Amino acid sequence: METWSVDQVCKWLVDKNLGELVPRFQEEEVSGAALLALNDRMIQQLVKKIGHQAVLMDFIRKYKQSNQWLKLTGGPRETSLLTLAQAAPEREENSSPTSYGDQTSLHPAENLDNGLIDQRVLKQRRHAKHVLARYKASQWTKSYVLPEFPYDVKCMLAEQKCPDHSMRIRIIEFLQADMTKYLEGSLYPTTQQYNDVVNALLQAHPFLDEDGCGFFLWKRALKDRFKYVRRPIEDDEQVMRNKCKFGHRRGQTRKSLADIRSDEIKIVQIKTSA
DNA sequence: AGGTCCCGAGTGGTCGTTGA
DNA sequence: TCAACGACCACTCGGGACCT
Repeated sequence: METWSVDQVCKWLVDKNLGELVPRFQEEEVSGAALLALNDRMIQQLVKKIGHQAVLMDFIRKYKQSNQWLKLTGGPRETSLLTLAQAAPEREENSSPTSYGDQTSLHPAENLDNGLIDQRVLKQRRHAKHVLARYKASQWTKSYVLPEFPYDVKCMLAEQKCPDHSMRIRIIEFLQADMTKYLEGSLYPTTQQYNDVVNALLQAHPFLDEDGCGFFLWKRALKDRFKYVRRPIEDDEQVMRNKCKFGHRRGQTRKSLADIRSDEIKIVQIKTSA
């Protein structure tokens, strides 16, 4: 990637479903080396949509991680292990009883007659997944620091002035964007992650905890911000699953919702049987 | 073991605030 | 004035604790 031309970077963007960014990257002449040298601030300037920022940052981070991993371990064996581990969570997420049916087509290696090999592959995959999970967790807990706030926010924080409405929004916006980088494309931080971020903010700037309930207010604001980001999203499986699960209209009871869903199921059954 | 209650996490809806 | 966004409310769902 370091040696890529601007055109190669643009082709890569298209491959990653980020084709929308191509004109901007061409305009700014972002080569492979430049891409790897982008910092968070530059990406925020270059890419308008937070969703695209998050995806791009994630790709770059993953590339750097795998390169670092390669250097640390000195060989492709561990890299393939990493790839294996990265594939494993996806499989597990999709491992509903129905999805087991097409496993063979996706993972022919598991269908080997040799049970020993099968067991070794599974064991290796479990181990790799465990290593990656620990690595990801340590990434969050060890490396999380508050983002570099813009100048006016930094001034306000330095002066320990109580933030007004717009300043609060800017702080929350930066925290949300910063958290997104650690979420592997997900828009659902864990409670622990919300807590870590708000704790970091209040520890660095205790005056933000005005009347002792600042922690809950900032946490709720952060959650609402993520909710606001998720609201328009319609092409994310996780978001759509939760909308399906919790989504409702005021006045609708559980029963009426259940009726609607059973009607939908009936319609699907009629369609499939036809 | 099964029922009930509570709590936290998620949603949509509505209203208020802000800034262009 | 109006769109964007935050704050808050009411609601559902799932899981754990507790009780019978």
